[in-house]
Order: sequence, then structure tokens, then C-alpha cells
Amino acid sequence: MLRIYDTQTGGKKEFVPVNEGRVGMYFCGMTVQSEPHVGHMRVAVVSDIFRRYLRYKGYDVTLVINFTDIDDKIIEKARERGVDYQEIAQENIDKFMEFLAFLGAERADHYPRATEHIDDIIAFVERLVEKGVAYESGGDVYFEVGKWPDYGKLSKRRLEDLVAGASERVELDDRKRNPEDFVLWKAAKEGEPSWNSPWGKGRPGWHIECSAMSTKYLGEHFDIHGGGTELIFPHHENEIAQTEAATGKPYVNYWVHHGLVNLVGEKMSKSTGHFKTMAEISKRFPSDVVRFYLLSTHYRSEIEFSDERLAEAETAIERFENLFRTLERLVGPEGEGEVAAGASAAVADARRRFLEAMDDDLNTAQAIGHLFDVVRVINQKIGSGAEKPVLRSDRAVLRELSGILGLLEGVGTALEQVPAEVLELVRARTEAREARDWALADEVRDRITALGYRVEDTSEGPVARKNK
RNA sequence: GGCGGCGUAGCCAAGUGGCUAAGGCAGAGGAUUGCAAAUCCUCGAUUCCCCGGUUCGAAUCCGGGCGCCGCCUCCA
Repeated sequence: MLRIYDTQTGGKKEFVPVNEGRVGMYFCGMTVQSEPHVGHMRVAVVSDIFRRYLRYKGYDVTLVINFTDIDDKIIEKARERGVDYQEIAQENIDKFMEFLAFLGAERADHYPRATEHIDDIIAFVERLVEKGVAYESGGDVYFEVGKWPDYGKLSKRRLEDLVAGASERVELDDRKRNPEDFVLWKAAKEGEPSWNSPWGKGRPGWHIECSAMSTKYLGEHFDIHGGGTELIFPHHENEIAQTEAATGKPYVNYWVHHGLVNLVGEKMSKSTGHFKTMAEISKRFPSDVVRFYLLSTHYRSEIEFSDERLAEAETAIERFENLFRTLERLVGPEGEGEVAAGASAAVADARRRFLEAMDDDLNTAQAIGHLFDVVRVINQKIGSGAEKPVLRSDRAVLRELSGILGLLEGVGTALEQVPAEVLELVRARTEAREARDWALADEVRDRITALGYRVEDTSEGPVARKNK
């Protein structure tokens, strides 16, 4: 039984879909004002894990991830560079997609952009105005928070506290009736991109796009809505208020919030310039390493980003790679050869525990622990000369489970090609070793190393492998 | 000030009332090896930030400290 933690109820709940056999998920992607950093990639990996596991459980999953492609900073940046705002947006969307692929995240079913859904957004705002919970003022349209009694139910805030806190921080805007009201539609300023609306030229406020786009693709009541914890308030709180006020029904069943990625003890943030870009990371570390690192902590916990953490992840992931490659050498490619009827007992047991961990709010950290047990058991079996069919069926479990995590796809599915030059050196080294000329053998090994390969003397003879 | 969360071995990280407190990285010893690499075995918290309390029993629940983080303003 799959249980998922819901921010609104503050606990884990058994997962029951709105529509039997199907799951609708919406994750807040990014405001494409600058290039993606590692923090943005966590949502990509978390949404991907949810999708993979729900699909593994037999659900037909629809995943939607949005892009906010119009906001003050995008406009500002476009002005600075003297280009159209869409150019800035597109550039960063392309990068996001690139890193999504780098991280082994499958493409979502829809990637809606705010500017491509202006009509839907306007219609949504009109509904709110008709219901009397939103009002027009000077070309802006605001949601009147005081008209929505449930306001604060997600973030557990009381309106009075907000008003008290806001008085010190928020500039009073005389177009608002109340300081806590938030904007649904912003009147255009001179020279800004704008769209026609019943309230004159303008553009959508930030929160409304997610209500309009999520319900458009997933229906007015759907299963899972996710994003970083920083979005709980005000963004998701506002989304609930808008959507439930408009539709008169519950909006989302499971609010899923992942912890933030910190850098030297502080969250990464575009506005403070305190972040590592994905471009930087993807150049230095392989995809599986970054993904493994992001999955080695539970998604709801904060995670510290550092080179040391990634280096550890790299060492850890090599154990899996080594095993897949060793197995391929020993028992041949996957899908070929005789396979034993079931996995061996210890592997089957670890598999059961892995799935239990995943059922418990997608506890990938714990699941990975059990995956290492699978690795150890298989290595032990190799060491004790287990039969090939047994190794093949155990390997199938390793493949199944690492596949749920989206790790190691393509690793050990084809022995790597080693250049003739390296093979020649391996042969030369073997000859030197047979002549017990250790000095020469080591010298040849150094030359192999210099070519970026390393040689390992296995029970079946020397094997050359490319270094990282 | 208000709201939410965290504090587990050198580091990272599971575990949220009851078997020996997962797993990874680092380290030590051993097996194997000409030496390595890879792999396996053994070793580490008498204890879970501190102090009280509840309980037959607490890392896990309650109260109080201390420290850290996030949100309350655009942000995954």
C-alpha cells in the first residue's frame, strides 16, 4: 500500500486516486528568468520518481510541469539585453529541458507556459470576479482573501498573523482593498508585453496561471500537486483559495513539497546569486551521480550541496556500475541465456524491503540502502561461483529496482569498446607478467593509465576499462 | 514577532514506542593479488543536542532549554 505525505493534513495518507487507475500530477517548474540551478533540478527528479513509481504500481500517470514565462525579472532582463522577453524565456526553457534529459528524467506529458494560456487565465479570473471573491481596481484584479474562509489551511497561517506581519514589510498599495489581497491580473505598464482583457491591457499575476493550467490539463480536482517547500506560502495557499473559490470543490488531494537544496548551509536562490548552475555541475559529474545524490536523501528533507557529497555519490555509484559490467562479462548481456525461475532468497528479500520503502512516501534513501544489499549479495554469489542462471535472475532484480529510481540505465548493457592500442598494451603487460618482469608490467600499466584506461586482473584474465 | 521543520557514528543518511539503531563515504585489520584494481569478511553510536516527564519500555510521545534551516517578499 502506497502512502504519501500531504502537507495540508500534515501526515502520510494512503494513496487513493480521484479516478481509478489514473493519476494526475502537477509540479511547479520554474520561472524562466535565469538558467536552472541544482535546486530546480530537484523538482525534476522528484516529479520523475513519483511518476516512475506510480507507473510501476500500475497507474496511468499524467505529469504536468509549468513554466512561468512572463514576470518582472524576465521583462527587465529582456530590456537590458535589448531582446524580446520570449527569447529570454525560451533560452532558459531549452536549458531546463537539456538538464532534465541529463538527469534521466523522462519528459512530462505537458509543459504549459503562462503566455500560451492567457485565454484560460482570463476566463479563470472572470469566474472569480463573478463569484464575488475578486475585484477590479485601476486595471488590476485582486483576489479578496477575506472572502475565502479557508485561507491559510495549507500553510497553517491565520489571516490576522499575516496582516500583522505584513504591516511591517509589505508596501501599502492603495489599489488593494486589503493588504493581504493578491493580484490575479496586472495592468500593463508602458512598454511591457501585454494582452487584452476585460480589464484592459495587462498580464497575469503569478499564482493564477497554475490554477488555470493545472485544472485545464488535469481537471478541477486532481491527485498530486508538488513543488519546493518555499512555495507553500504564498503560492500554493493562493492557488487553493483561487481554485476552490472558482470551482466550489476540493482542488488537490496530496500536496507534495520537497526540501530545498542548500549551498554552504543556505538555500540556493536566484535573487541572492547564491547558487550552482546545472551547466557547471553537468560538466563535472556524470548524470547518474547527480541523480543518485539527489535521491540519497528523502525528498522532503533539505539537502546540502557540495563537491564532497557528489564525490561520495560518484564512488557509491561505481559499485553498481562495476557489478553490472562484471555480470555482463560473466553471464552475457541481459535478455540472453537461461534465467533461473526466481531471484535468490536474499535478493528477493531485499527487493521486498526496497518496495516497502518506496511505498512509505517514496523513501528513496532507505530504498537505496536495500539496493546496496542486493549488490553485496550478488557480489558474494559471484565470489562463491554461483550458477549463471541464478546470477541472471538476480541481475534482473537489480535492473528492475535501479530502473524504478531511474539509475544506471544503459550501464552494463553493452561491453565498452576498448581501442586496439590499449588492448595491445594489455597483451604486452600480460607477457611481461608471464615473464615475471614486474617492473615492465607496471610500466606498461602506467601507459594504459595515461591513455585513460585501467586494467583489472580478474579470475578470467585482465580486463581493460575506461576511467572516469 | 507568527507559522513550519530539523539536530542520529569522522562525514552523509534511514529509522518516529518494543527484535542486534539500515545503508553509503572515509578509516583500521584480514582474504585474494607479484603489486595494484575490483570484490568479500571483520571492526565503529552501551546510544540518538541537553534537561525533566509519561510509559513495563522512548532516538521515537509530552514539557522546557540550546543550536540550525525555511516561509511570512519574486524564488524548486
